[in-house]
Amino acid sequence: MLDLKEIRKNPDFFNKKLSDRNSKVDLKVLLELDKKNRELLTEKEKLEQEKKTISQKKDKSLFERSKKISIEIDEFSKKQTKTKNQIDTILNSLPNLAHDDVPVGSNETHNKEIKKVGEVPKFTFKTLSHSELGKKIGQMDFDMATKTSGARFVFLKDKLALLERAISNFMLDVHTKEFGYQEISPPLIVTDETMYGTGQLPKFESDQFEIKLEDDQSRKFLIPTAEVILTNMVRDSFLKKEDLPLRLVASTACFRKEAGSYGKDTKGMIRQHQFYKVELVSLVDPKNSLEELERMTNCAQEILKRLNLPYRVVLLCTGDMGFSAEKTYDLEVWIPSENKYREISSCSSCGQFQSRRMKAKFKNNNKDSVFLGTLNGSGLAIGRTLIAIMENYQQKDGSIIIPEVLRPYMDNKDRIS
RNA sequence: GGAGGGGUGGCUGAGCGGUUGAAAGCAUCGGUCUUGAAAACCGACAAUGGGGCAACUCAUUCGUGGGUUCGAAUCCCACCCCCUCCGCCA
Repeated sequence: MLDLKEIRKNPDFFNKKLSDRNSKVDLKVLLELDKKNRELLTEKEKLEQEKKTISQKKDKSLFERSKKISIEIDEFSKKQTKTKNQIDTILNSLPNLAHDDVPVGSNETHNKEIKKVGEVPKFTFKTLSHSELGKKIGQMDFDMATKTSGARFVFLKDKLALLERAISNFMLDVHTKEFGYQEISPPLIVTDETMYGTGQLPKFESDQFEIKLEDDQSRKFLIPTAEVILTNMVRDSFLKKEDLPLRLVASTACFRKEAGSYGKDTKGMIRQHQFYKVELVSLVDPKNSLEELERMTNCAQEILKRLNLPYRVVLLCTGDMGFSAEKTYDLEVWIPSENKYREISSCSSCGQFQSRRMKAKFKNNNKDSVFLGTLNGSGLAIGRTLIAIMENYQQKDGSIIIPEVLRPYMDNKDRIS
């Protein structure tokens, strides 16, 4: 959520920054509602003051007046609540502003490649896609998943199942032991408030899996990413300055409807309803947000480097960033079967956008309470890492060499076949 | 599933119809003392929103939402959450 006070002070600036983000909103409407809201508040408060005075005087002759005031207050209050709700609806629909060093552009063609790392492999034989490889070795089964669960699911078996687990453990070990992230094993089901806190609701409800629980009036959802629950751990709370930066990592399943992507990436396990991901979250003094973003991106890159996977770093433009982000780096890994780089991690700084929604603060040195800076990034997506390893490490006979760093996690074997 | 107890400020915890925004303690900050630190003592210390764009001032907030009352943290109703005992399942 953007800061209404700041919008009030500088509407032109916000108008420009929002249009950079493809957000067509007329802030005039918002500001008029804001003005109306404050007028109603003032009226209401005047009446409340009078009522308070009467009750303190305990003068019976004024009691009738007080009753009338209560009714008037009620009327103002209803109007004011309605106006406030309209304001919130608009405010909730506005994306975060992009940081100044984010390139302005309407779509992914305006993203800026920062660097390429590693050599794209040159094969001397006809390569297979991960799904072809998986079928060939009999350890990846989409048909079985279709039978049991429907489209966009997969079964992994034997060594591929172990590989998935190995990737997860390897990543967790690096992030916890070397980069100082605290490991968390969180719930995978969250309340609607939690989904609201990180911005999945109300705007992106159609991509979320909702769960029905008996006798429970609140709505519950499967997490689309661990970002949701890790970040919301600090919702409605005050952290101490010495708690920061708070760095968290979790390896979880993620669930997405992928509504609106029908016909996109339908073959293989690039885009599934359920996938696993190692997620990094940092909660920081907002002054350090961008610095932390660089650090986090480096942590994620380190995984790719150690797996010896060719990748590139892309700075997303204003039009391609997620709703809550102020600046985002995507890491894209080389996928031979598609002959292109595909997203395997997305690291974002959200500034104070999420913490303002979540009411997550800390006291700084001047003992002012300040909204936290929040960041999240994949470190990395496990399914796509598995794909990348299969395809980049494939051999002529269809076997797959296991990257050295993973072998300790795979019974010290050096290949899958 | 049965029976009880409770949710109050950053934390612990009093208050149970009227200057209570809320005692006390802890934590934090400032000061005295000290070569420095600790201890001791003195003082400050809620959040959010409105107006003044500063001193300041007004309103709201005691799990959430309703209700009773001139007036509610305090009484009533519903819901959420936590704890203890019994039963049940591991």
